[in-house]
Amino acid sequence: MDGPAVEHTCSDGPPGLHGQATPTRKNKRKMKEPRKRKDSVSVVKRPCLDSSASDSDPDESTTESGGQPREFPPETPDSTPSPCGSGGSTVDSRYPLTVPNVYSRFSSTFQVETPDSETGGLDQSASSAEWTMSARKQRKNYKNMTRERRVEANARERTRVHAISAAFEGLRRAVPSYSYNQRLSKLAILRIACSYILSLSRLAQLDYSHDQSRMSFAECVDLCTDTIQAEGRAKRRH
DNA sequence: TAGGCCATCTGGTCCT
DNA sequence: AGGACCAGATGGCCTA
Repeated sequence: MDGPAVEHTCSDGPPGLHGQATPTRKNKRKMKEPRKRKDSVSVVKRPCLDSSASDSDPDESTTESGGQPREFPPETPDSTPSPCGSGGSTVDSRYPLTVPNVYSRFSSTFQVETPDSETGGLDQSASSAEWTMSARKQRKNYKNMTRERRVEANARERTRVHAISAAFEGLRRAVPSYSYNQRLSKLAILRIACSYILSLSRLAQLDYSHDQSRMSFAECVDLCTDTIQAEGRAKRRH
């Protein structure tokens, strides 16, 4: 992050959040089926390219209704190491870390999912971007990796990303906000943390922030407050 | 309904 | 060789 100069231009999506300026995507929501409320879906078995992991019916995987913080399906029995502080870091319900019900998409639309078929049913008449995506996911050839190793790598990657999310949650709890339940995006967390650290450094009369060295403590506090307000407005729930 | 945000999958690259 | 890290692509969820 380049300096705590908190720009309150939250409207612009983080240009590099995914590494590049997001190309103009067409309508992301296909609206093929009514949106499911979040409280009706929680623990969802992932598509998980391997047939062994998707042995059960995906429909029966949507359980545990209610606002309980969902736990991740046990991709590996010993996974979910819950690193980072935040004590055990059961993921807060405000930060769903949602496991999107991708499986339902596959099962409903394509429902083949035969891992053996190289081009398995690619000639289906879906002919949509979804189908292209499905066909891509049905590829058996993961470059030089076996499917088993690919699945394992996916699990590790999920664990890694979960650790990052848990760290963000720990950081969110460490920075000031309007309320404990205030919804903050990761970008907002970073912005508030920057301004908060700047304020604390001013308070401690530490001068390791270069670019804003002329700001007084009061100005830093104002900046911090403004950042919280801006992010709170952007991410207000309800 | 568009846009923001997120999780997931995937392949490439780097590191041990 | 295998794991960690990273970025791109994609679709789901949610809000204005």
